[in-house]
Amino acid sequence: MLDSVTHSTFLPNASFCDPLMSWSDLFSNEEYYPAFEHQTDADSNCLKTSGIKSQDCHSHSRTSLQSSHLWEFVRDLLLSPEENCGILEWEDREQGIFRVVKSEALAKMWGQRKKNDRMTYEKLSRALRYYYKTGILERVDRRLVYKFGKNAHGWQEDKL
DNA sequence: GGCTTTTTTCCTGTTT
DNA sequence: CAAACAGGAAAAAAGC
Repeated sequence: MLDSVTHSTFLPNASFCDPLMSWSDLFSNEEYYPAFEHQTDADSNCLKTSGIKSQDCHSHSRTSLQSSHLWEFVRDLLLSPEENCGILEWEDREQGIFRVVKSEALAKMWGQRKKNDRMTYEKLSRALRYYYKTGILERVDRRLVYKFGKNAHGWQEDKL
């Protein structure tokens, strides 16, 4: 099942990565799927459309986005180009600064992960702001830009 | 089960 | 103006 990544045809179609057009339409009827059977639904949709070759990615991304915490989810998304869809983007890889390129899409993906279709970036960002207190994230005074803090781990390029 | 931590929800105000 | 940012408060969910 993890080999769903192997249809490597290049397909630079970005329509599914459009924040407004993505999963809400495909999952408009909010059926609840059994725990992990459809776990890669979001990912494969992303894969089909963004179609980035599997070899590009670090081995890290293999356990695709099962992380229970929000910051880990964000981190893993950042680390796995094939499911990222350009939702997140490194601003400064060394310093762990990244930017949320498609806020709405990120919220949808997180909501999908938590089986919560009411998730919004507004609410997601509130959770991110709580991380400032715990040192998981640090403040960057640019809109949609965050930085991993001292208590975040597993994001550093050389420490993978 | 209770307690703690994390996330969600909601809100009101501010800033970009 | 719309979208982000800011946090307080409270409740729900998740972990232990």
